[in-house]
Amino acid sequence: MSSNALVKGSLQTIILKLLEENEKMYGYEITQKVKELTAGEIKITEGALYPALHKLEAEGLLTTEIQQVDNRVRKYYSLTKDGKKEVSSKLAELQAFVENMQRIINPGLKPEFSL
Amino acid sequence: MSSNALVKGSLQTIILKLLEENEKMYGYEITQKVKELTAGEIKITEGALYPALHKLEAEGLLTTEIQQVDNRVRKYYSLTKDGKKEVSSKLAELQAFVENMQRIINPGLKPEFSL
DNA sequence: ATAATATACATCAGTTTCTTATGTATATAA
DNA sequence: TTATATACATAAGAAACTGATGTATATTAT
Repeated sequence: MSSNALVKGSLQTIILKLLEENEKMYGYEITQKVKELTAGEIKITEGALYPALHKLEAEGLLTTEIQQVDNRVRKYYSLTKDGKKEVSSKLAELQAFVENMQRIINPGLKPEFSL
Repeated sequence: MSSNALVKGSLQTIILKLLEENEKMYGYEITQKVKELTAGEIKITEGALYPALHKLEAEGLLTTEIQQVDNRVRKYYSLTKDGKKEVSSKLAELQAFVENMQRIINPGLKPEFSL
């Protein structure tokens, strides 16, 4: 996934945040949305995405709904109540991570956050 | 390491950046510096740190120098020429990561970067 | 005195998460 | 009719971590 080591811990955060904004998305749609939003810089591979979606579902953060579209099966994912809580938690973790990296990289800088 | 999934891809960046600022550090010192800079939020475990240092040395990014201090052995690490180049590269990756996450999380926001 | 904590290195089994490849199937564009 | 796009899924192997364990000295607390 983009060969950037940082990106490798962010897949769950990305999935949950996109589902917060979109109500309902299917796997392939998520890969395309991320590619679009990041101008192709982050590419989510299927081998990473589908296991991640299955895991979030197994943890009760996502629910699924199969739809038939033009003789093709789509599996739509949505946030559960627990999933919605988890979004805030993941975003807080992301913000904390960025702040901590700023402290390490810019020592002696008053924090003025960006995320 | 801090139970935050994002932190898990950032250890090399942290090590290299600290060595850019400090010329010469030993393992235990790195764990303490990170704890201090992040107010205890990021804790680097020995099981993560030492293998990471050995790998960076094997890749030619760090050199070592043993010193005896009060009957105790310290292994000091410094950046090689390649290591210095790698610092910029890792920081650029971090910045790109943060920008891309902002695009995903704040869609429709003009970027005004922070790192 | 002595037990606990701090300093300082290191390894290793097990877990998680990723990459890359493979597989199935339909639809569309070249 | 071949390649690309859409759409799902799995699986072997790699990489980076956790948490435990091990060794050894120094200092602080009881």
